Amino acid sequence: MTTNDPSIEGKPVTDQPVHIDADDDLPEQMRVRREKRARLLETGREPYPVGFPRTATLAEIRERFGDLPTDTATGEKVGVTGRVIFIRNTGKLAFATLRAGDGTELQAMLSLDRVGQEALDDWKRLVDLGDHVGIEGEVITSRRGELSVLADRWEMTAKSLRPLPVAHKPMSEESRVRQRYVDLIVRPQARETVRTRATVVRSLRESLHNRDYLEVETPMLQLLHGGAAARPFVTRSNALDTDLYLRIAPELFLKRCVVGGIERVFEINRNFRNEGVDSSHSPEFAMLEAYQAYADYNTMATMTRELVQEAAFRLSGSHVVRHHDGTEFDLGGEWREVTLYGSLSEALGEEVTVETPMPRLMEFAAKHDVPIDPKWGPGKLAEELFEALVVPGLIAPTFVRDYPEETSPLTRAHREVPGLTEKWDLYVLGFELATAYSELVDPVVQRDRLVAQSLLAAKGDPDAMQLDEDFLRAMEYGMPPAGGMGMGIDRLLMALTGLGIRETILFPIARPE
RNA sequence: GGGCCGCUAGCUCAAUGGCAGAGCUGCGGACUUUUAAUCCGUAGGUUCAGGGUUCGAGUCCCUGGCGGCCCA
Repeated sequence: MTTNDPSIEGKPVTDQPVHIDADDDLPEQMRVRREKRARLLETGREPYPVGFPRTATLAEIRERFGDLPTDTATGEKVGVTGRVIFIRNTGKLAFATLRAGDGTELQAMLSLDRVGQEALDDWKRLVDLGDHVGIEGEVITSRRGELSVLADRWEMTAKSLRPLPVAHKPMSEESRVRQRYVDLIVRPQARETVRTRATVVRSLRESLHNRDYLEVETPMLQLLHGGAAARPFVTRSNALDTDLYLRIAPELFLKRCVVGGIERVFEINRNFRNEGVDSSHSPEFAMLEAYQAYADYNTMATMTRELVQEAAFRLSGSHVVRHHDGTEFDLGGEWREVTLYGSLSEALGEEVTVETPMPRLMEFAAKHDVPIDPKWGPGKLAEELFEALVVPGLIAPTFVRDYPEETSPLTRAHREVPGLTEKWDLYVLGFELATAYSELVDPVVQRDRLVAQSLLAAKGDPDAMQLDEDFLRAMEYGMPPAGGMGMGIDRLLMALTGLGIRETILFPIARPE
């Protein structure tokens, strides 16, 4: 709490949030619910009590009494809680469906002869859809066989002041994203996605721990902009009197860890990129990065496949996952491997290599209506052609290997083909899921590459990295040969569920209302 | 960045340029076995904002806001 902030006290009264008696302006349904809250208080009851003597969860009751025959009384007294999601009142008998946070539903029944006239009338008068209630009573089944708690007593445990959306019509996508809490209340799929994500992240951590990796947390606020090619967010430190960058990647710090002897290291955390927002891009996104000494990009490919397959197995018990639309997606077995230039040559119907000169590549670009930027070199243009012509067809998991040196300044040169690097991108469902390198560890070559990057930055390329002298100093102490891999967590969820990125992120960024 | 579509009651959606409506929700009533309960009655609106055309604009035009889809 910050209510002691002295700066508030000196302000004129007009700047204070004015407490208006707004009830007259509220929509009828919200006014009515506030009146019901007030009526509870007036009659000495708490609309928001400190708790309720719950003796069993709804799931436990379903578990224990799931096979109870129709129209049976057990004599078993329980206390249960839940949110009211359906109400069916008759004259002297009321039914309500309660739902718990895990999605389990159970019926509550209130009969005149058990609770008395006053409690039954209050129930009908004061309880709305969406309220949290507690019920004490006997576990029974109704004449229609529905497992129920027949109340001796009921209590409001949290009055809902806003009406729930209609349960039988889907909310608009915008409402779902802007009011995820409501989405979670009414849509089982929304709750399921949260659980799926937690399962996947836990699976990744356990898979890495099982391989003797250590998890670390490296700076999110960075003095220099580096580790990838992307536009950063800039913020300000008052204490240091300097600009700071929200990190675009943890790479340069995880490599410092490897220099320091943490030979298997990973981080799962957020990166921030000041770029476009669409169905597969979010300005903040969760990422796994992992580095392993004495590994290379082949090692990392095998491990990446295993991490994804183990996550799939945790979700579905096999390497075949079921997408939200019901289609099955097979992530099992070995995955296809192609090379960047090989797959591009196939798409163009003509051989191109890292040697293919710029004018020839520009002809291909013109022929296939791929727009070009005069600042690009032949490597960048080849990658753009690849993204336009090959990527959309990469549905089954595919490793695309051996990228041009020009676009991969932190990657080791290919051990056989000059001009290429030992880098792969993993594509699935037409988007990039992960990337890995045989890391560049020669500090002299690294310095040359980073100086070239910083010259680009100085010339105004907002994506280009700044020269990180401290990183180079670390590299000069000697980093062992290593493989490094990065995987988008949100995109892994997309691959496993078939959902859009705004569904896999619990609270995606939205413009102000 | 370009194009297209949308924004109307708490929610989901209707409404040839001519009285702003439906279903669910809400409110009042009936009902002791309901399952999106049913039946009777009833309330609920700054039609995203601003401007324009018109006797008359939710509807047509312009500007802006927000969202979605497609393209680059």
